Amino acid sequence: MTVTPPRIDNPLRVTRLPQELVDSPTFLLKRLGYAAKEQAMGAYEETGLHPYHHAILIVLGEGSPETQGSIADTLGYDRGQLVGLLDELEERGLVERRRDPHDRRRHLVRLTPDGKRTLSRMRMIARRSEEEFLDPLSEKERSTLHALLFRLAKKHEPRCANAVPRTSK
Amino acid sequence: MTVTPPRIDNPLRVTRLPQELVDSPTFLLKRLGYAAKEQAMGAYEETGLHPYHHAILIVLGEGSPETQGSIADTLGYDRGQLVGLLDELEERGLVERRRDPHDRRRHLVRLTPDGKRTLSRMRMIARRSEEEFLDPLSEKERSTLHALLFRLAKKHEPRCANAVPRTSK
DNA sequence: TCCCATCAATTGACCTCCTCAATCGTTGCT
DNA sequence: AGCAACGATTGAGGAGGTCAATTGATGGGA
Repeated sequence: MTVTPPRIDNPLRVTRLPQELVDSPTFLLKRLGYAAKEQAMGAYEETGLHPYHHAILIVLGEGSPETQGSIADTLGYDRGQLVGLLDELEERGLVERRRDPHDRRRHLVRLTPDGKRTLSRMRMIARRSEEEFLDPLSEKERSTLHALLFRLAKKHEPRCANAVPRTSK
Repeated sequence: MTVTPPRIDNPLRVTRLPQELVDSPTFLLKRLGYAAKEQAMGAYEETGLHPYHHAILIVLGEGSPETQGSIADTLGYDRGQLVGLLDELEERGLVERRRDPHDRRRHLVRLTPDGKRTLSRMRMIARRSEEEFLDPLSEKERSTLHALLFRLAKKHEPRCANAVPRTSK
């Protein structure tokens, strides 16, 4: 029996986004935000972790002991969602949950030595991924982009407001 | 019986994002993309439609008759997903599906007069919403931001590649 | 002419992500 | 001691997105 090769989609039909959408900064923002997330998830694939996990490790890596509530509030995560994420991190031995002796309702969460190693590994991965994502832009352009995004973030992501604008690298 | 007022969260605990995250353009991109989507959905609320519907109407508003496949490919939507969206638009009488007489597998989708009116109404809403989102930036800065995002989109959202860079307004 | 691979549209299963209310043990105020 | 609030956990539910299977239609090859 003969198997005919699959047809190829008509290459003449050029599917391009309407100019009206491409002209909209917020449309590009939405698409690029999604693309950035996709790329990050792909980059993290080998670790079996998500960007969420990375963000949690970063918060814990800042030193001061954190409760689950403070982690969730810092990152803007739902507390219920955080439970599952911490479960996964704890299962891999990257973080440690222990009761706060001064308030037994709380769990103090800390990085384990393995967690610290994983954090620096994820930092490298994230750095490479970001480098690739921003590849089309020069250093100066990246700085400009970041400054503009930061200005928007101060309005739309108030958690950023307290942070210091990035010092030029 | 006495009802004590609910406790207020400790206002001294300032939850700010780690500098490391705020310094990352792709992190801000992800957060702002989400915020832009949230704001747009809120702005569209009165219409009962989603940004998805708006994008579809825009494509149909360009004039040339479209099949469901071409709409999906243009916008990067899943064809199965598109079915439901078109169902909703058709239910409201904003679009019309009819079989292509030359190829009865296809549905040709067109805007109805009501659809055209709704489209221009949504354009106004989107314009106001975008205006508010970009409020912290000057006209010149918005232009710069858009140009930088467009450069990134050419790499990460190939559908943008064929479009013309925005002419300065 | 008949067969069959391909196609467009549709349907439905499934997974992820996020939000929200309910629960459990703990704490501090009165 | 009693009770309301708190931190963590659980589970339900909705929204979004991906993917495979189905249905009806087309067209090329034997």
